[in-house]
Amino acid sequence: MPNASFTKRFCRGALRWEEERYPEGIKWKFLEHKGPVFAPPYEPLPENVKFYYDGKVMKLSTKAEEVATFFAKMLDHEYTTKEIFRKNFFKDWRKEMTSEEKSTITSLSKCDFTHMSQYFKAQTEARKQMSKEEKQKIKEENERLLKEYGYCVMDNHKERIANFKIEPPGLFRGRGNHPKMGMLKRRIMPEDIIINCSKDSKVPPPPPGHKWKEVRHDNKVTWLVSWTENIQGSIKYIMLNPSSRIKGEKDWQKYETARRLKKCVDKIRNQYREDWKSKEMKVRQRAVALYFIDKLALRAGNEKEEGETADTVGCCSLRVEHIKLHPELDGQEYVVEFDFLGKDSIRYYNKVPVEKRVFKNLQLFMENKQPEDDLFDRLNTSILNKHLQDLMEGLTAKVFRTYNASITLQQQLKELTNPDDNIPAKILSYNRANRAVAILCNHQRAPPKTFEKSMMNLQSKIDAKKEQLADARRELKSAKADAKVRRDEKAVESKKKAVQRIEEQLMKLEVQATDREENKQIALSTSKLNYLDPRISVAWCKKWGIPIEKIYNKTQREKFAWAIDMAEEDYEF
DNA sequence: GCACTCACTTAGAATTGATCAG
DNA sequence: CTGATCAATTCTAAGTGAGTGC
Repeated sequence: MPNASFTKRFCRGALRWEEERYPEGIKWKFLEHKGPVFAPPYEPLPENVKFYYDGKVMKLSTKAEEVATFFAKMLDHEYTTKEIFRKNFFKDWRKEMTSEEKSTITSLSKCDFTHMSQYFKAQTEARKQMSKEEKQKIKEENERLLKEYGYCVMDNHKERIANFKIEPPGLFRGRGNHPKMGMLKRRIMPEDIIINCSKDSKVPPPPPGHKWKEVRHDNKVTWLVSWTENIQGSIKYIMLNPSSRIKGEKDWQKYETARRLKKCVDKIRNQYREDWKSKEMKVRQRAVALYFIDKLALRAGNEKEEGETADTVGCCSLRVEHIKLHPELDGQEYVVEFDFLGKDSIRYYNKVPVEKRVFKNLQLFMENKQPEDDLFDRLNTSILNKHLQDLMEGLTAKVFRTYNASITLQQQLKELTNPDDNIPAKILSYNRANRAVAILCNHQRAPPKTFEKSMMNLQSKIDAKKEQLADARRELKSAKADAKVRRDEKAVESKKKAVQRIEEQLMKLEVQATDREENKQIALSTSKLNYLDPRISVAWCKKWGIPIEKIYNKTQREKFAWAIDMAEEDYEF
């Protein structure tokens, strides 16, 4: 545990501690690291692995071959059948070809990557079949790499780095309907890399024969390494692990801001309800948008450059086509039906009864507009956040998500925890509370491919256990009967215990089945990691005598070390 | 106001590793 | 011991929001 002392100081010092040590935006005083680990160089295919064009064997130049292997490795994926993907890939691939290749290879549909694909599958298989010793050797090599490059020194602490390996080249896979899917993500070279470290540290040397793009000493940022990526032109960073002081402190601050919102949220809610009546259109739009952000935990919804990314929206960027108004629906009045793609192209679908004023305002906002027009045409995230800043220092749209997620967990835990339950049942309650939050935040996942099968397996286990229980009960009965005749109480006791044990096992399985079924399309981890004040969970564990390991795995315990140290059983969010 | 850059958090999928039943 | 299964970890895309300069 490289960080034990941080946690202690961090807890006692609270915010003051940070301010004392780091005036205005200074993030560290000393930073030393070994630089990034680059992707392994391309290894050309063995001679016997062939690429075919138009039915004929064709030997590709190394550069063209490398890009071809990226496609071959994805051949089984649905991606490679999509027109945009193929078009983007082919265009970028041709840029890597020699002029002869370019003149020969003119159509992707005439390219046959199946042999290459088979080769890679065989490679994967071979890796699985490797002997223990070979696997051990790879493991040791990885550990060596981690030991050498996976840590840095920030101020007086050795800290784990999150992503010290540079992203290898490959084909870009956006989420959803991304216009750039299939484009070539180029190989990052030392000449692309900016190193950030302190002046008095040992600057990491670039690989032999290479130079860094730049070495800078900027202690107002937290990153160690950066480079510009070629698909969107955005900057990528190497930063510290969530267990680090700098990340933990920020995380803690985030929840403290959300707790400050708790204190003034009633006032803010009254305010926006008043604003629904404002004479100013901008104010009304702002107030309705804020209502959605608060009630439905929608994201802010920054503008995006059209055609550069998938068409997704958040609250401020909702368009008329994303909502339907139902004056009455299924016996409820003033229902708004939301249907849009949010972050990561995850669909948000919800039918929500709203207050009459909200409904009337929405009708007004939609008047004389086309489906593709902005719903809140007088509003954007910057206007909204400026307003929020006036309501509370440090308040932004995303704080509502954090606040509502955490307060929901706390309420749900109070409501769902049954003091008489055993530990597995209590954990089911915890997961249900967590699930309520995940549903609120719309954290979905694709149902696991093997979901049905795994449910069936579990069910047959339950059936077997039930039979076992019936048997055990029969045995107990006959033991009781025997005992009457022969006064053998010992046998009865042991049978009783057996029945109890099996009952417990059965109940555990049934709880597991319920949990899994309810979790089919819901991802708990995102809310657990990013939205739920960990002190709520720590306090709950302490209160009910649940070992923290049942709630947080090792990585999560490292990330939340500050909270585990800090929170007592009576902690209130 | 607006376009653009930068730094940082949040996100689901893919891959890897640990565990368990047969 | 071995393969199936599930949990953990890794990966990197996709958001938020502040700041800058016109």
